Amino acid sequence: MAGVTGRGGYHHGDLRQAMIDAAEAVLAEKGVGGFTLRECARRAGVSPAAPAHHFGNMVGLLTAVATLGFDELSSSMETAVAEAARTGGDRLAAIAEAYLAVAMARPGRFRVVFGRLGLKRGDEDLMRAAVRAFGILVRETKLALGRQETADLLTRPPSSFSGDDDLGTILFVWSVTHGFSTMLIDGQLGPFEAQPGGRERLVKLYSQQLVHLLVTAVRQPRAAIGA
Amino acid sequence: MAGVTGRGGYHHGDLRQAMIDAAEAVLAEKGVGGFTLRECARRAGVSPAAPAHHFGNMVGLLTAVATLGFDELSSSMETAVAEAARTGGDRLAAIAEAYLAVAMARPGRFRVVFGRLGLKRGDEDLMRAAVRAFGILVRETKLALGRQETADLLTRPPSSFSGDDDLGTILFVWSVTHGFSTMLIDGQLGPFEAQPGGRERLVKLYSQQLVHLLVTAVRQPRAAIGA
DNA sequence: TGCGTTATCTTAACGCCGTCAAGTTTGATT
DNA sequence: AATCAAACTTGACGGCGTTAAGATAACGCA
Repeated sequence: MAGVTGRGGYHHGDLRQAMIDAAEAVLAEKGVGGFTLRECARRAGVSPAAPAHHFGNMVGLLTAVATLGFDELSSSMETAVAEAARTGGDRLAAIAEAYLAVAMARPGRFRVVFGRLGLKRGDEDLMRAAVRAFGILVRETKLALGRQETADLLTRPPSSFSGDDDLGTILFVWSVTHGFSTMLIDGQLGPFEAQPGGRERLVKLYSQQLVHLLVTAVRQPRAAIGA
Repeated sequence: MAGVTGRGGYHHGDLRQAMIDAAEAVLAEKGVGGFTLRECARRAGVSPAAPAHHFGNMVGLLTAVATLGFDELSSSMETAVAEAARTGGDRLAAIAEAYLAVAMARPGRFRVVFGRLGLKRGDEDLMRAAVRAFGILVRETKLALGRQETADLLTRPPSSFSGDDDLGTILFVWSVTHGFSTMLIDGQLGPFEAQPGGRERLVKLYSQQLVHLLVTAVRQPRAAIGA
């Protein structure tokens, strides 16, 4: 009955990873509300005080989970973009759909990443992961705006903005995807999920209409903007 | 040092309201993470078990707070729409700005309304308040789509949809406003707030660019939609 | 006016939580 | 083989939400 991972002795072997795995499992089963450090320690077959050595405190554990969340978000978006580039699909649309897919696949973790539970601010790994994810969004939005060449993207980091105009568009893209994703997994759209068609219908509505509206808005003639 | 409200005796007098006030204060000061039922009871000058009679449990109290949150959201949106109708401004833009304003004014309460903390599902008052708020969004989006006459709106409730096309647009509007609002108050845009201009710059960006993109997208020729 | 009924609130306790200090075990280094 | 640092346990602390049982006061009715 010892640890889920490791060798089962006094020393666990890889408690850090075991705790993260346990945290993911608890988040998946009971959600962020039912998350407790003691439960995670229990699943890892370890005393409640053991995790302190690896994570400092509960916030440290959640920060590690959030870092993984950002990484998966980045990976999924990159994969989706690559696929779109291959098949000739819309890169921005691919990102928007990947974002929702990640949120739906692991809602508990997603809420840790973007939720109100305080994370370790200033954590290096977390910051790096967050910057990477946001950088993808920036890069693709700028590409859609015609600010960069595709070849350039693969070698150079997104770096700076072209000013508030681009930032506004970037935040617009992020707002739509993030807004719909959070509303869906937080149950705000529950009444619509209860209707015939269920969640599938909403997801289809998202990819067929919301994303289309989004892409069209981003690509509209710039002259139309800026009252 | 007795209760904040009421007469100070053994019986509080209006504990229900006092608990709600205390809850709002705690949410404003310590956020949703630092919210505890005992702290609220302490501020109301009452024992930890007292609130049970009025709210059942903590979720009941939060549900009452969320109901007020929905009501304020509705009121703010209606006021903004009325003002826009008076001055000839864009009604949809007015709603989007009112939404953000409410979120910024009371971020703690806003997170209770739309957060992961479970509320009493099926609560009558809560449902009514939520339906009212959403109804405003539906009504105004349909108006923007040219589905209803203005005069009709003042007398008739929003009622049904014209199908998935309208629903998609409605959710699009909601996603943008909700997405930006939650990201802002949850600190996702923190790095941008730290830059010169601070939060004000972001809010300006929202009302001048995001909302413009949103309104333009909603009002674009419908023929362009529906791959 | 007096009395019983009922809603309201207190007290006391339960189990669970996150965290800390101190002690124990283990693996690694020399 | 001896030493040391890292990893984990034990035990305790205060705080949490909730409950059961008892105290108090307001209210309705005679």
